Amino acid sequence: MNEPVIEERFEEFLKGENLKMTPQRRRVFEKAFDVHEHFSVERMYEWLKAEEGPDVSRATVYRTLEVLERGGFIEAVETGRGEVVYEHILGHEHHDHMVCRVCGTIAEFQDEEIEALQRKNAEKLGFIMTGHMLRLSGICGDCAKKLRAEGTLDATLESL
Amino acid sequence: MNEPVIEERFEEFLKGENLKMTPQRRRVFEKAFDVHEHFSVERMYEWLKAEEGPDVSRATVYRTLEVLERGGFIEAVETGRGEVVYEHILGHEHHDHMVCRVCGTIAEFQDEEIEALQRKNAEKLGFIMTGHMLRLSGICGDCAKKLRAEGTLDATLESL
DNA sequence: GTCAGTGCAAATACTTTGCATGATA
DNA sequence: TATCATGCAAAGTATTTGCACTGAC
Repeated sequence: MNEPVIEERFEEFLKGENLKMTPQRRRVFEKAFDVHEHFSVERMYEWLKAEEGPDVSRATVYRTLEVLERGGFIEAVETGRGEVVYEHILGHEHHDHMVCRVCGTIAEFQDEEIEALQRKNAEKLGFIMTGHMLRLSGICGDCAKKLRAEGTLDATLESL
Repeated sequence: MNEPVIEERFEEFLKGENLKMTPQRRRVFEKAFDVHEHFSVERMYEWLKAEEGPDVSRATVYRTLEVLERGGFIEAVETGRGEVVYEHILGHEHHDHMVCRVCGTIAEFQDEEIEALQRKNAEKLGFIMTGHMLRLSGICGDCAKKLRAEGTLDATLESL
């Protein structure tokens, strides 16, 4: 799915909600789909401030990300390090996350078997599942390699 | 495991960290193991204020819960509704959570198969897993029953 | 007696909100 | 033109911190 098509969906969504398309909303939207990393409110604000274009205040970034989330265009991911980051959704399969406690990198993975087991567990308790979040935390491959080379892997594991 | 034994462990832990046992720490600790529900910082503070005993300030509640978490006596659980609650650990098997989006109740479940699959996925990416968190969200059995009786289950699901 | 802990109030960080102004459909 | 959106600054909310005093060991 390419971006213009996604942007049309955004415009349709806004129309359906009686909201207006503004330069600010467009900038936030486009940035969210241009980047291929997870971003925080602050990072989005910094990006937009640094680039050319109509000003977007922090308040508007908050407000727009809320709209995008409600519309199912982006999703909030809690990193477990006390911050929330967002990722765009359309064109992405559902996935879960692994957060590196050393460098903060977020890797993604999918496992249909796990999903199925989640549904099974919910059913067993009469729980109607509308969503889930699975996050592994630890040390990513790159950091593990570096730390091993330095001989500090075990010490780092201790300190976490 | 009964409480006196756990409390001894807490005292040993404090000693090992060069920390002191104080009436405030004792009150927070005991309350955390007396209750069998998840609690927020604020709730713990309110409980202690309402009951007899040496005053415990909010700052001390924050500080003590941090110590308890570091010592592995309690664990923080993000509810996904923008709050963090704690649960005591010792004497409890590891488990995951289902959070009801209607009443906020947190149910627990365990599934060794899911755990194994998590480890497998981490290994596959060279990720050293030190922890994980799995949270299902949706509507708990009780709420589902009530809503069905009222005929508002579908509407509620829509609105989530 | 020494060092750590406590309460308090101030500070911080993050997010939301009221309101006057400006822009979109 | 009727809403809705924006920016700004103020207000919340949640948590942390500096400091003088108190208490545990």
